[in-house]
Amino acid sequence: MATRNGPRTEPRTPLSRDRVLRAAVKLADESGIESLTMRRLAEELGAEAMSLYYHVAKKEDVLDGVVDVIAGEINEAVGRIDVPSKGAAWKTAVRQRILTARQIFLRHPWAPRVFETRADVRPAVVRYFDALIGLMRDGGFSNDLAHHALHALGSRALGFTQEMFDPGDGAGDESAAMLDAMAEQLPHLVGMLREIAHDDPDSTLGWCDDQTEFEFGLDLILDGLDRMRETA
Amino acid sequence: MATRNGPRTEPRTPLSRDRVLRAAVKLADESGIESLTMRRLAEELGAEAMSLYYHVAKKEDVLDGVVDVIAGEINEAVGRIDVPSKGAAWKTAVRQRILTARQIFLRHPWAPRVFETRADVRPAVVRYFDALIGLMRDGGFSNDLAHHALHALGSRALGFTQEMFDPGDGAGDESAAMLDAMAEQLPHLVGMLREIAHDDPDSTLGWCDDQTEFEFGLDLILDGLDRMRETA
DNA sequence: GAGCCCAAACTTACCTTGTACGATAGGGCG
DNA sequence: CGCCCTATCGTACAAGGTAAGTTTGGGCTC
Repeated sequence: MATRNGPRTEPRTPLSRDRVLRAAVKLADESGIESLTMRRLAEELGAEAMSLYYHVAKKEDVLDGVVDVIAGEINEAVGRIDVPSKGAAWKTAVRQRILTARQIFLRHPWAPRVFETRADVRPAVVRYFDALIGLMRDGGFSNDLAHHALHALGSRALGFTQEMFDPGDGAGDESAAMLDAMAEQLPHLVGMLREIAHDDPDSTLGWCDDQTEFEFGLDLILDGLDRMRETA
Repeated sequence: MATRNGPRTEPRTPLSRDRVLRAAVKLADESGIESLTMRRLAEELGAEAMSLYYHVAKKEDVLDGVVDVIAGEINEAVGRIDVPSKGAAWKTAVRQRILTARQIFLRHPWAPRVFETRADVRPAVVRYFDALIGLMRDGGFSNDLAHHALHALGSRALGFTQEMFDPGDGAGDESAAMLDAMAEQLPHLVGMLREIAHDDPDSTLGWCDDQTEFEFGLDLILDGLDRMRETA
């Protein structure tokens, strides 16, 4: 029979779990998470879909692995930070760590969704949290308060939030006219947006500075925790 | 030709967008969101998959509609609340509203994921936010602060959080032994969990009271906002 | 060196799911 | 009676995950 696959294809780099996972991240970065299919992923690697199954158990395993890769990136970036964390300095230390983690997510906008859909916490993520707890303990947190703190931060501890409210949506163009139309149904919202648009004429209606909002929420929580940490 | 579908089937209630959406919610409640497929949904309604497409555009439209139904439930429940909200009372009013909304989500545990994956905010959700803004304005919030507040609350404003950290995971059984094994890698986490387990011997290791944690985080944010509302 | 084993990749094929397209049944209305 | 509009159904296809069996090539033993 004919030589399959054409003769003399260059000796492809062998597959490996790691190569598969990195390719998955790359593919998601470039074409979005929805285009991460086993077939496309294989194609990216110059292999067949089923060949991947020698290195990963199933697609969920790929997604788990993708989380590992990104959490790895985060742990690495965050591991380079070396600032004091004793006493009052805890807050800056935690803040910086979280904002650093956030940088990674900004490079992988699809990643939050994947993190949130994992059935169980991945070891690399647990390691990240362990370090965070360490910083809070340095700041004088009781274990109990540190525990509450993690729950209170939620995904914010990792540097992202899932926004429920984004005025940017639903107001594509002709914002002013649209506002008038909604004013009756949504008096408070419209009033708010009008004022924001007025104060910040640059902004398209409903444009929100994600970074600013993220930091606002983060600081709100960190300040609240700081207030509790000694009385605890 | 033979009468399809057997003769004398009772005169089925006609389909309608509303009936489809309610059936979708019911199906997800009973069998989980992953079993919400067009075929199964049709079956539930005693119809064929393709018949649904006369009433909904595509599956995404079903999911959008499901959000509408649940947001409707919330708006209805929350609409029955009638408490003062002027001045300092804003906080209780908002708190109660959010905890009421949370009740609905507890009945539809799959719903947060669906809410988070909508491409744009649904009108019913916007109406919910409008009312929340109203309460904050009653409390003396500037529009700017109300805006920040919504971002800071995120999905918590609707009554749910996506937990990144749930010690309950990964510690199925033989918790004590497992803790020992992890102690080296995760000193702070293990220390924390040990103490929590000690203080609350009832709790299986890593058990967390979701309601308590939710309220802790909520109050942390609301208190922080309260502190800002006059100086704003 | 011959025979064998096994890791790693491939081929085929099946099942589920969303949905395009066109046929059909029934009822009101000219 | 014929028309057409509405609601429903039947068929069919493409995309995607993955089970099962097959091939290939390198290294090890005898």
